[in-house]
Amino acid sequence: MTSWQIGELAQATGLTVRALHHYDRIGLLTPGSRGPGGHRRYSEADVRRLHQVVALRGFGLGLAEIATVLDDGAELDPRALVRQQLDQVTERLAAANRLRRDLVALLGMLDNAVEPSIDTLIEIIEGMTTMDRPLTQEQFEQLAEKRRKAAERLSPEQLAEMSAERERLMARLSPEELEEMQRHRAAMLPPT
Amino acid sequence: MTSWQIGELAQATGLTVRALHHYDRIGLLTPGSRGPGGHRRYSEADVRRLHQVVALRGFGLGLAEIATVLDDGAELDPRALVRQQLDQVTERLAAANRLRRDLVALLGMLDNAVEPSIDTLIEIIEGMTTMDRPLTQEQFEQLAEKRRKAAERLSPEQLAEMSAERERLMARLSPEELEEMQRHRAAMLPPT
DNA sequence: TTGCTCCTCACGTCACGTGAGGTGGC
DNA sequence: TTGCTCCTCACGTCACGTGAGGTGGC
Repeated sequence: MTSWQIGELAQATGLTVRALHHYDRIGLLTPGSRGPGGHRRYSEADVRRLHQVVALRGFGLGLAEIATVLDDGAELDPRALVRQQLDQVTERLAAANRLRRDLVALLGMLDNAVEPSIDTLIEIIEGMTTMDRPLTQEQFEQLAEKRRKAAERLSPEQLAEMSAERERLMARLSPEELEEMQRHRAAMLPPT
Repeated sequence: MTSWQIGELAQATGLTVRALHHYDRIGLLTPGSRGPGGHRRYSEADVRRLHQVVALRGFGLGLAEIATVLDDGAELDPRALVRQQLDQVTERLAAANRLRRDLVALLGMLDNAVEPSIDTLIEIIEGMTTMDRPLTQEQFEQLAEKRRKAAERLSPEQLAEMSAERERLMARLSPEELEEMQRHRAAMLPPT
């Protein structure tokens, strides 16, 4: 009959000792017994339960849900449970994609505004969120004008540095992201 | 010189009164003055600042970051800020995609196990997380065997209902998701 | 007098992180 | 005696939600 100390178990599972304390306190995983000095002793059954807890947590369940599943789950419909999680993650995915799309567009706009300041950023963001559409013709022209004026004051070294930074950034984007960005650029250009 | 009551502002921005109380308490947005009875009076400048707060929050910034950007942002590099947010959302996106992929695979496996119980679910999840690879030959055969036996006990109505439920589910998936699911199915099938 | 909006505490959420102060066996 | 692991409080995190109990003008 082997038993585990809390530290060993933490090491083996990648959890922290504090997390195991937490699971104990909320009644999710209470070790079968205590050793001398009040040390928690985890039995093999405890370890099996912990594995289940970790597995379910990896699927996005909260600790309370995990407790329900493990303790009174007999009547639950597993497919309904999975579908629920799927719906949740799908929503999160959609939100993250929207945010990402907006951030990429924002990056493109900052590229059009040389010497972009925090104020520029705030202006653009306010514009994007309140208008919910690409820049207007005047706004674009204002940006282009600012850009020309600023570029005149830049040294060749500064221009080289900016270009290099941009390449570093682009190198980290996937083909899809590049494509998406170009579409945004195109949408921003005034009709020629 | 117009001024706003807290409730009007909440209504207009979609925030709650409590959120505005919170912004006041943490010093993010303190109304310029107070009316009779201590009522907060928001000036037009306050409203403008609030719009900026809302806009920045929509881009994933925390309240503390927003305060920094708005109050001491002059020296910040807006591109670095945006790239940072982009990195964060990219990570979240990847995690959500992994989870989603696993959930879809899980759903496929549950389809292979007729009369799937919560115990079945836990077993499969444990298998997926600890092994990090598709089902082994024996596991697949066990599932198939269970399925045959269970199917024999099902009524035609039950079978029809299951099939209908599956169609409803499939109808909500995108083409990419369907494709991904099929790849998972294929990977799960034992070599013929 | 009844409603409505407003106010200030102050605890709760979620899954722990992070000390603080102390014990017990090698 | 020094280290190491373990223990129990108990506050902090993040952006508010949710009562509780009270005030002031229409």
